Amino acid sequence: MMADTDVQSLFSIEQVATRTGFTKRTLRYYEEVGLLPPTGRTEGNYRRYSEADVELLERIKNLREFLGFSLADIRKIIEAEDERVQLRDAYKHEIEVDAKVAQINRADELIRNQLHLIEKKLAGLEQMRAKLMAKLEHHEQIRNELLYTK
Amino acid sequence: MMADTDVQSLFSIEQVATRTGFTKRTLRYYEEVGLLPPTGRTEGNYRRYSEADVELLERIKNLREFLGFSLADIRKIIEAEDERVQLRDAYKHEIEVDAKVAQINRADELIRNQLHLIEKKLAGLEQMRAKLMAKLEHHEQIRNELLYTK
DNA sequence: ATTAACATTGACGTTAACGTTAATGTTGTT
DNA sequence: AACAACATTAACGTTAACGTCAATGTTAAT
Repeated sequence: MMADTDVQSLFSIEQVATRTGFTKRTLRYYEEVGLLPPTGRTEGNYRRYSEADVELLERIKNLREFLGFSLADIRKIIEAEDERVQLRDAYKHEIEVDAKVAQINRADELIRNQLHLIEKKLAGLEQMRAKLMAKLEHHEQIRNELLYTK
Repeated sequence: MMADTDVQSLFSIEQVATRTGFTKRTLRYYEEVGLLPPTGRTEGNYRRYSEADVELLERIKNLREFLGFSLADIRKIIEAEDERVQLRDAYKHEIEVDAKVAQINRADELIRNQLHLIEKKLAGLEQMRAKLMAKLEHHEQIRNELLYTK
């Protein structure tokens, strides 16, 4: 099973830049710092990005632009995911049930680390939102009182 | 009413640095860029920070370290709050009911702008969390299956 | 085989957000 | 009044995360 769904879906740097919204410079930079080396190169040394690369770039974009993580943070997150992939691979070839469970447990630990990071931010943001919404409600009440005096 | 609770609670830059965790350089920088000028100066031109200054600094710390906002973002947030304070002041001296309502409406607009900023981040984070939790649940299921085969 | 469009690697430039150092002034306690 | 401890401004340095050339090589279509 598991057909080769994307046998030849490799993209030029320009295509990837257009699709992801990153500049070409940024894509080269991400390779330079080891954050995201493209899957391959052409004979003439042109970068070739896979669909998986593009997906990862989209995740990076989320983490950076929307969530404000630094590249250093993102690197850690990605590395954790990489380790999970490793685990997943090892898992497939593991025969011992206990070892399998142990590997899943390790993966869970990595996931929980990320969850903590995220939930910390979530808590802060939710608190800010609650305060703002409380003000809106308070204003609503004041408006009602004002209308009542008319 | 409204007693002077903090008649003479002014702090040196060092005290503020210790309390907030910012460095002295950073405090000076925040004044330099107009983000947070200290309430006053001594005769000899030493900065004096008020309790309100310290509180604002703690908010800034939250916004930056925990939530990853840039100083530019923070400046906007603070300016919006400042305008709300202005509105609140004007509001108190306003006598026309219609004008009062209009001012509240304007304040609500500012609040909603911030809410949008926050909810955008919240949505992104919640999506990330959902994905991670889905993986955890999936693992949980796998673990159960493994135990079942024992 | 030519050529336009796209790619490569340097290498230097830029902005935000501070760090560091130096020369000098202030405060508060003795 | 003296002195240690803390403050000031000015100015140059640093790091992350790219931007912007310039010189050169590659691809793909004619």
